[in-house]
Amino acid sequence: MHPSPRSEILHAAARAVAAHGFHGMSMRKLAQATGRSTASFYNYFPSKEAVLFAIQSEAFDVLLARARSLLGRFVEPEERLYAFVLNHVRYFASHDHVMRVLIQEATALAPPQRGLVRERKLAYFTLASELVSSVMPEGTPYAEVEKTTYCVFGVLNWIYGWYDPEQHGAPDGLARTIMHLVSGGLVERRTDDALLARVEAELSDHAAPALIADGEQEPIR
Amino acid sequence: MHPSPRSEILHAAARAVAAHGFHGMSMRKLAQATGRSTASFYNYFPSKEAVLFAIQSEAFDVLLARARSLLGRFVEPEERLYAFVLNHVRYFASHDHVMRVLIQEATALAPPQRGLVRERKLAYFTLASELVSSVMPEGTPYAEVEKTTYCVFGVLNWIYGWYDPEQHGAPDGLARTIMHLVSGGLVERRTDDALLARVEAELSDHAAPALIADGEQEPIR
Amino acid sequence: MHPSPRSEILHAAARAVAAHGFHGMSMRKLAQATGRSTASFYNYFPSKEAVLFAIQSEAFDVLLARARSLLGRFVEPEERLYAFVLNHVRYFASHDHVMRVLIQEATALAPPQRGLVRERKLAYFTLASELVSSVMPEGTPYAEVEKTTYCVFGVLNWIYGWYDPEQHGAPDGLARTIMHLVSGGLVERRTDDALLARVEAELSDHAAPALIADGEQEPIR
Amino acid sequence: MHPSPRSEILHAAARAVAAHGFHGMSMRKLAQATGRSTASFYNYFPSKEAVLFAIQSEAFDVLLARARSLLGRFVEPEERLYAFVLNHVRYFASHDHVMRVLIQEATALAPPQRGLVRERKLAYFTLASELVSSVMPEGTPYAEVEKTTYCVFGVLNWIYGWYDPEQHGAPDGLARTIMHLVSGGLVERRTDDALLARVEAELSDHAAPALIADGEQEPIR
DNA sequence: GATGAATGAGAATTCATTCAT
DNA sequence: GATGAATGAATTCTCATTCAT
Repeated sequence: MHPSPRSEILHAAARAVAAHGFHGMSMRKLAQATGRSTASFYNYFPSKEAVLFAIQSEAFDVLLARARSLLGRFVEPEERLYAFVLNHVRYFASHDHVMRVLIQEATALAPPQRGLVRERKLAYFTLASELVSSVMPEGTPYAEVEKTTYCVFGVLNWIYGWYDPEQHGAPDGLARTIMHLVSGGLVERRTDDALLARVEAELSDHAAPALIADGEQEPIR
Repeated sequence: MHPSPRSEILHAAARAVAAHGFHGMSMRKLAQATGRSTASFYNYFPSKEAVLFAIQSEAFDVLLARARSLLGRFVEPEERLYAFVLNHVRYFASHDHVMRVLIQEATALAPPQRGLVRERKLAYFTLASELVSSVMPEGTPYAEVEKTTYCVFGVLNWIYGWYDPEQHGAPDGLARTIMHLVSGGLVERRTDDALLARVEAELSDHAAPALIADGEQEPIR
Repeated sequence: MHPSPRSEILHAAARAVAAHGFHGMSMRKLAQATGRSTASFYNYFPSKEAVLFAIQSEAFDVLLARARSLLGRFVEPEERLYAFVLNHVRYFASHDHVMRVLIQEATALAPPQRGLVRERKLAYFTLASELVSSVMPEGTPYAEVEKTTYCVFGVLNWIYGWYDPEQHGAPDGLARTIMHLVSGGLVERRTDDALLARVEAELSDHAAPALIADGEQEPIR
Repeated sequence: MHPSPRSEILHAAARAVAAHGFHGMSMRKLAQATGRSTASFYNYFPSKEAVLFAIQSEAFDVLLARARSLLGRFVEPEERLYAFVLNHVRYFASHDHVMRVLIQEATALAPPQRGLVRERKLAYFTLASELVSSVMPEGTPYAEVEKTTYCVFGVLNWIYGWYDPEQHGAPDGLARTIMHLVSGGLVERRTDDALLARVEAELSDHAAPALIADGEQEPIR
């Protein structure tokens, strides 16, 4: 009952791409990692890009299918939102290298296939934005819902950048922290716009900084 | 009053790395982009890694220095937190490719230099966590503050993944959306833990999904 | 019945290294010389250093194995010494470029592999020093034997610097000149020519050895 | 009382060539080793080849001039031969990297300059062959004298391959070992030690010669 | 005399891919 | 299906040399 070679390759590829990036992963190393000859590889995937495409599209398929199936069990908005968060967190907690590939290599695919991944991503985003909308104050304009959804995805996507179960506890605990922040914020009270305006005004003189310090640098050699 | 060649190179490199990743950027293309021969390049930076290091370390230096100088103007916790957010958003709104490099290529550097970048990153994180802590309910355990700070950075770091001023309005508006989410959450009321537990229990049968769908796939060719 | 590609490469490499030194030989030129593309090369040897190592270690292996097998046929010290000289001269007379590589590029290898070559060299030297010792006056201190052995190797190793069969006669004549110098010096009695002829006759069946052992080699990668 | 920059460069170059071969020495590293900029280098030598030529031709000039001056002091053949050996050994004992360059890079120069070095080498060889001839049995054919002289040079040239004063004693001791081998061989009477001591005493005033003639040189360009 | 900067050529090596077996 | 061998193109980086200052 081995996993299929195809699946085995996909897993190894995800790990390699996560570790070194799409360009940093080579077919050779991939072949070595799976104990196959480089040439054998092309019996399963016609090109390096095809491997990446398979990872990304199939991962989104799984993610979306699971989310949909889970949401069928809940009616109340906050429950549904949490179910979505929990699904996302659990998936990525156990497959963080896939997460990396999904996020970091979003632009590595060329147009024809890139579009197909984007479609899946959009479906997933749309689902999330509906859930976000349903818990926000009635009448919130869509533009605000959209931006807020992106922010929520920021929280969810950044997990791979820091989360370590040994250090930060089980995935469900992480999901709760996230849900707490997303639902009630840090203070359970939205910061007053007047305060925000005050700060902005105070900083109005602060021009956008130089991209990079452009002063004297010690010469090389 | 030209920018120094060194600075010009750094900017072009940041753009290239952002677009294709560190491994996807080649010294050749970089040289072409700055109108120099490949060999000339090595008069300014001794290696490709040195270019990446310069971008990352100098960007963090600028970011941290600015944040510190801004915070000197405010006393109230929420004001200070917003000043931090605003500084971050403004910097990256105008230099989104630098942001990408900072985030996506965090692991591309080898140990000696990687540590130096990590130090700077830690200083920046520590500053943020103090601000987060100061607006959270008194007595929140540090572990929770830490995780929450990471979540906040998720929101801040993901900006480059979606933010487009033309579509989503000026940076200051984005900063407000973020600050609203972070301070008051979506509903200005933390979701009840009982509800969370209910959902978790309901999903307890849902094993971690296969990394990638492992079914039959149409054969290639 | 072609020679193996591996062996063909090794021969061409020895010629190139002899002509231009290790640093002066380029993989490009080597590839051209063997009618292969540069990249194809790396199917046989993983690096330039590996090529040099193969030449040096395999040449010493052949040389040492032959010397040992020859010495088994003689008992008298002077005969044994001459057999050693003759073996050395014949080998290098027919493969002078290998000799050059052995001598001129002794320091081109990096520590791990360099040590392995040094071990072989030491075994060969030790064998020679025993023979030298056995013909020197009884009681000669080892320090003197050692230095004298080095001097004998000086004579033997320098052959490639000047010897041209067309101009200086057959290898066996060269071996005699060397043996005369070594045994009796410039001004004294030399080894009896009858003895020399005896040894030569005994070795007449020993064809010039393969430049480099051309047997089975462990495959790379 | 600094050495001239020219001479300093020549010394550093000899060391570098000895260590890494002519192709392995780069003008850059040479410049670094002498604390100059690469460009400054070309104020002293018009090309890399010119550096090598200067080392080789000047070294031979010094060697030959010294040998000639020494030989003027002796009449007896064996004394004269030993004086030649002693001069050679002393020179190279103190300047082993020059010796390496002379021997290992004999073919690195292109035809026009290579011939000039060869001329000097021939003069040196001819001198030696006369000395060798004068101690060999009357009537030895020139072909045999020539081959024997090459063998003697083998002994002399190989010194750099093994001689270490710490381990093998002072240069004069080495010269004796060589002279013993050359005169009486391994098994026969050697040159009387009293004779050797006489020559050494006679040359005691002859300090180790400058590595390379450090006089006025015609300016380049 | 000195030097920072420039550069075409070439170094070793790796790449994704193909193909005969 | 598997694979050893082949390869053109690209990789990072170094080379000797030049030249304006």
